[in-house]
Amino acid sequence: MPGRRVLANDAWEALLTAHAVLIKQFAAEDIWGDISMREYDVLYTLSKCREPLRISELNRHVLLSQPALSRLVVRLAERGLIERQSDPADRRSVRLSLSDAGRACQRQIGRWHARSVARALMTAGLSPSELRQLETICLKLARQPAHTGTATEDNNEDMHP
Amino acid sequence: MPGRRVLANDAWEALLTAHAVLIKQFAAEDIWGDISMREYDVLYTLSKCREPLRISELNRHVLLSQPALSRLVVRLAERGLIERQSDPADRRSVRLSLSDAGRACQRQIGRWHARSVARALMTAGLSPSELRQLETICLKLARQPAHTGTATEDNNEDMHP
DNA sequence: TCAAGATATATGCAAACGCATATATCTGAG
DNA sequence: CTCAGATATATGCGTTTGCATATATCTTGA
Repeated sequence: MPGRRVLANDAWEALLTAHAVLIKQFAAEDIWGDISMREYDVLYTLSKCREPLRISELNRHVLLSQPALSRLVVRLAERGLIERQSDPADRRSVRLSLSDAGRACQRQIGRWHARSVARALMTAGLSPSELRQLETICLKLARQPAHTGTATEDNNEDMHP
Repeated sequence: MPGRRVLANDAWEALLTAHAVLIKQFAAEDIWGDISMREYDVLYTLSKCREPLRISELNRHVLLSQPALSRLVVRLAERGLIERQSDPADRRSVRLSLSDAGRACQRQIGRWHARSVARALMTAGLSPSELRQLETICLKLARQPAHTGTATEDNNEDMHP
């Protein structure tokens, strides 16, 4: 297995580039009003959950440090878009859910955004089959074990300049 | 073509999730020293270019506003990792290239990081064929026309609140 | 039952960011 | 040649972020 390593790195670089290009394109769309994409990400994640989420659970989906997310959530609550209630079963934690206003906001922006997304991926000329491949592969990538460093241990072999 | 739109959105969400999961995983690796991932991104991009890059060109690869990138570049130059020279042919612009120290730094971290990347994508159980598919699809996505709003124009069809 | 450590979230503070806009330079129509 | 507008980068300023750490609560083993 020679280029295995190279193959993986090329794929990852392509993914990074695609991500950056598309995020910029979506950010440039005139659909966000006074909601940032990060804020939308939180609203969206909450919208997909039946029961209230903890901050730490949210934090698995949002690319933000815990303190930053904690404060983002406070701001969204102050703006009336989400509700923060303490969990009687674990009084350390905070349960987050969309308010009606938050749900309405998410739905509106979500509709527009979904359209942008569909348009962008179509424009790129991806076939339905490719879209499915992309989803399948990315889902595999997302289901990572979150292994903690010293685990796999066969860190020998290297790759010079 | 019914689920076309849904297909695209599901694929995009999977890509976003994979991106977030992997970025967090890589950020957690103990290989970065006093270089942030964003800084590394700049060093890496510069390392892949024969001739000096402008800030505006760099900015196409780095997910950061122009002023933020401008200042990041100043900081890297102050730290001696990159060189900023003004372009005699266009005195508005700044030409950026790696210093020797910057190149050494990029190579060292790059080697470690490449290993993390390969390990992560392997662990996810992607076959070489899947790695190639992922790269191909993401490259298509990255090659977007950067169309400016009013371009494609068939923005009819709607979908109300 | 209780202290030691784990877990969930919050806070202080300096660094970094985005937005609006300034500055310098280039380009093209007239 | 010149001036209006475009382009490339920088700066002012209020907001947001990350890091380190504090606070509150849970869990567990002796």
